[in-house]
Amino acid sequence: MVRTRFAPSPTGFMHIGNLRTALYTWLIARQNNGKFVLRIEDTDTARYVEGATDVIYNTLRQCGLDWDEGPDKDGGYGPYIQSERMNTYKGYAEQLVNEGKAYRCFCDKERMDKLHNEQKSNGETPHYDRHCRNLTADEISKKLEAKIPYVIRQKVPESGETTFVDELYGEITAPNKDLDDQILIKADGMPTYNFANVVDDHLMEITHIVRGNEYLSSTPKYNLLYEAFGWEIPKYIHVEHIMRDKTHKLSKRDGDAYFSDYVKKGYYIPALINYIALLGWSPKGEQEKFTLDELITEFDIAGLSKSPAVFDEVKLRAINALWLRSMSELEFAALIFPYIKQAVKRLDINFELLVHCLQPRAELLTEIPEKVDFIDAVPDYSIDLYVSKKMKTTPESSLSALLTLLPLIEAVEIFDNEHIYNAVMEKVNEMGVKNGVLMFPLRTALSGKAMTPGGGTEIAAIIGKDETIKRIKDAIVKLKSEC
RNA sequence: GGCCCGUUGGUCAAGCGGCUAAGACACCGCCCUCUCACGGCGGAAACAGGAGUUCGAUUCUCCUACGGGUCACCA
Repeated sequence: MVRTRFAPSPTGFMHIGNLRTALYTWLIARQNNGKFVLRIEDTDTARYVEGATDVIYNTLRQCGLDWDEGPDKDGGYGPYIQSERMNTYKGYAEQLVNEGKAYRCFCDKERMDKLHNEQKSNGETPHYDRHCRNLTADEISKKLEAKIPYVIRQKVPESGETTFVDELYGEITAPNKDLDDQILIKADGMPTYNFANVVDDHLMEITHIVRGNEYLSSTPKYNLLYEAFGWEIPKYIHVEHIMRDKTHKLSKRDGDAYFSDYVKKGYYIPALINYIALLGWSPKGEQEKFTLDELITEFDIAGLSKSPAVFDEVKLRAINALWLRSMSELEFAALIFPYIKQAVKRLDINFELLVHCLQPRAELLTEIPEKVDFIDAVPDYSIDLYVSKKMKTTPESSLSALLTLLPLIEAVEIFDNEHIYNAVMEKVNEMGVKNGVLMFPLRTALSGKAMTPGGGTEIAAIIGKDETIKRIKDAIVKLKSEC
């Protein structure tokens, strides 16, 4: 049975990189009919943020990453909040002490600081000198009786090397002499993060560990711990970081590191997930647009990249646009309706046509309002807008075009795009001119904008006959007085 | 600094000893077109450098350079 876990710290934000880790972890569980476990690692009380756990829940839910076990869903491996498991760790450390695989260290902070400073000034990497590793039983019991505080450290072999296998990187070997006798239990009796992790993952029977690349160097120590306990070692999959550029990680400072940043910017969540999945992973075929369900079948850790990926918002926009374009018109309508309402209060317009025109032109949801803001009222505009070299129009020619158009439009009975278009084209053919000669001034008169979602006749159909006629008349007045 | 990992066009990336070195985004040009888009066609653009191994290296080995990670009683 495959069991994977996502173990975030409740910081109040969901980093894009963490979300991607969660996604990959979730995918591995789902494609193996396994369990996806959510464990909250809240032991850093200094960093505790009110409501931070809800951010984790909400983000995962919004993204469709459902968990089988978690703080709110007991699967028999609880508790799933690390701070509630604090009494389970020390016993395991004591077990290692009894077996001679770990030891109590009574060195205080002063001695450690002094030691580290000396090592640094000697040009050495700061490390523990194993001062307490070989205390006699007598010395130990004396110190215990004197109630001298202690930590429990793991006995790391002094020579040899430790090898572990990463599913992506293959075998990685580190010399044991570079590994410190790491602390398992702190002086306050609490476990260190690394120790708690190993114990929790074992107790929860986690089979695959997906985590950031920053853990690659500490994994040998993890392995040593598993070996000391005689526990089965899980499969490791270390994934590279997501970068802002070649040398910098996505950061909080630049406001581009969190899931919520992108939702705020108007990205559609399934598209965002799609893009994140592709950052550092490449599918076998040419397909690029993936739903979560498709990812479950397509995802393969063999396609993961070993080098960091730069987050490209331009590409994200493109994927987002691809999603918006390829959904059904009905779905798209429901999605953008709130954004249309932000700018459009009128109700007597052809929403269906508006949505139809908007769909191929939408990239970000938040850009919708500015695209439709002319519908309620024509903005102030300069008559220079009527100048187009390509359409061969000027304010003067536009004035006469609108004067031609007015009676023609007034005569259109069925006021939809097709009928308006045919009416205008009939005149265009009669005049023997480019259709832009009439179409361009119409569109400008109706919108007061250089770019609109749709052509002149479409906009006329959207805003309706009365409004169209009114706007043409207004434009005629404007052109007469300003030409 | 020690140790670990990485390095294919601007970006994401395919490639797993023999290819004119894919594809996508972005960029440029053309077509379509009632503006802008969508769509279609085409273009420019890459194996970090050097030694090996091999008949043959983007692919295997080593070195160099560059980049990242890690060396806490933090998680």
